Amino acid sequence: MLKYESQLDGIFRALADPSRRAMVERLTHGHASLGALAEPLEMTLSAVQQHLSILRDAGLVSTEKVGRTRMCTLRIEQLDLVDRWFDDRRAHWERRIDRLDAYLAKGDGT
Amino acid sequence: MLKYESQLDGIFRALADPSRRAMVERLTHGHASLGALAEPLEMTLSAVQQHLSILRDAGLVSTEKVGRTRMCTLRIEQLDLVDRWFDDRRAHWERRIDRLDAYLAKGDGT
DNA sequence: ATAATACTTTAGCGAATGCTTAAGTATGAG
DNA sequence: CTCATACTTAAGCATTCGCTAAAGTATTAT
Repeated sequence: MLKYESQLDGIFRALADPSRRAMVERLTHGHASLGALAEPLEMTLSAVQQHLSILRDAGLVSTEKVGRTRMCTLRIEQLDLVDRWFDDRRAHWERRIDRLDAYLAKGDGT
Repeated sequence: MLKYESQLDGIFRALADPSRRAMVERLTHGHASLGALAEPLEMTLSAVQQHLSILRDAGLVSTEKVGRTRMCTLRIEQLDLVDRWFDDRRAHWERRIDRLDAYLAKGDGT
């Protein structure tokens, strides 16, 4: 899956900005309009929309127009990709710990 | 903890680049010199060193000079900060699911 | 001492980021 | 229809990013 790696690029990049993380955090509490997401952030609506685009490109947020408001929803299954990457890293790391344990046990001939 | 947020900035940004993720992945298998980290990456040693600086600034990697080689080590405990952030998000998300369940159960008067 | 190795530092460059302002469009209220 | 609301789009701009080339320094080999 060549796409997996480039998806991670987008997800990590999206989460690297504090304003965007704040938006994600807000969305874990439920749907929100663009205006609602923008309200606590000290920047123009235009800037917030650009952040939203990055979150949408990363697949972290989906949006839908309802009347004249744009409703945003968090796509948690996309966050799971990050979990997956961390689990894979941990697998190698923990195998290393296991080997270290084995090595120490072998030398430990009390 | 004001530092926590800015630490996350650095960590997520560091992981947003595929070359840097490759370096982290390599380091989960054990220590490695700068040259060893650079070998599979198609760029100059100078570029790899700049990536290493970003990983070091993010607290993900520590280094030590041994003779004329620079040995690099992964700081897994720094990766745990990301886990923590995800767990916090999940806590809210899962509470939302719980409330949805409760709401559906209430309306389900069979 | 000389040379090779393994980095290190600095300057520079094109592209991407994170904003802003200004001028749109579409929808709902009166 | 008129006006306010809620976004949307486009242009511009300073900064940061990812990279290279070139010229260092420090350590080990011969």
